[in-house]
Order: sequence, then structure tokens, then C-alpha cells
Amino acid sequence: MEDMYQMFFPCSSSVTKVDNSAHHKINTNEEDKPKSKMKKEREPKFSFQTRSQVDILDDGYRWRKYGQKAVKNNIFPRSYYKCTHEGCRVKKQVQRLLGDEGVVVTTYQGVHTHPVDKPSDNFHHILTQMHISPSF
DNA sequence: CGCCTTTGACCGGCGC
DNA sequence: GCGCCGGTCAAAGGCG
Repeated sequence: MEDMYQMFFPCSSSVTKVDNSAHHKINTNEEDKPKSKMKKEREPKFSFQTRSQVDILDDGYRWRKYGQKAVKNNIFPRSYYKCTHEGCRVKKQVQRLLGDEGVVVTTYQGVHTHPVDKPSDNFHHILTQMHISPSF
């Protein structure tokens, strides 16, 4: 996988950042290209792991669950969420890690284009420490 | 009532 | 082409 950092945040939870920058695909002038050759635009994506008893940590945004699937080689399902803010297409996935049921992997995809509804100090702190600045 | 989960169907990419 | 796999849709039902 990619490089990871271990760190702590309040509530005695450990956090591991997973840098997915290698997967980023910044498209410039994609509109000029022929439709037939148009490649799917990749949203910025990052994930991190928390040692938490609850699957859904409160990041201050409102999410609507739109799916849940079983993934291979993992007894735990993966859940899919969308940000419910109008026009905001941010998504996130949540799944537990096999072999360590205490670890939750959260993956964010996209950038919020609006302020957070209910700021969460814990969460903001995490992202800041991980050098992530998703327009909070 | 409005917003939320749940859940099976559906779909597209990829490997064989 | 076919089937697996991961991601999404949408109908139906739950709950405050």
C-alpha cells in the first residue's frame, strides 16, 4: 500500500492516514477531448483508520447511507454514504478491518463545497494533524 | 410527513 | 462472452 502515519487523537483512538495521492488524476481541459475518449474523472480520495467502538464518527456533516456490500476476504460489510447537502457529491465508505474488529477504516471521496453544519473539534483536529485540508 | 436505512437489483470494469 | 466483484439505484419500510 501507500505510506501511512500513526497518530493519536482524543477519545484514545489511534489514527492511520492512508495517502492515496497516487490515485489522483487531475484532469485539465477534459472537455476539449472527444467524448469517446473521455475518462472518468477521479475525485480526490483519502482514507484513515480509527480505533473506535462506533462505525460512524461525527465529522459534523450529515450523511445518507445509500448502500452496503460485502467485500471479499472480510467478514465485515462496507457501508456507503453520501453527503446530503444540496449539490454536494462527497461520498465516504466505512468498513471494519478483518483481524482487528476494533479498527474502522473511513474513506472520503471528494471535497465539500460548503461549510460544516456542526463543527466537530475532534475531527478537525485529526485532519489538521494529518495535513489534510478538506475545506473545513 | 420528511428524512433516514435496508436490501436486492442493476451496472460497469476487468480477468479469464 | 461470461461471471465475479465493487459501487450505485431505488422501492419499501422505519422512526421521530
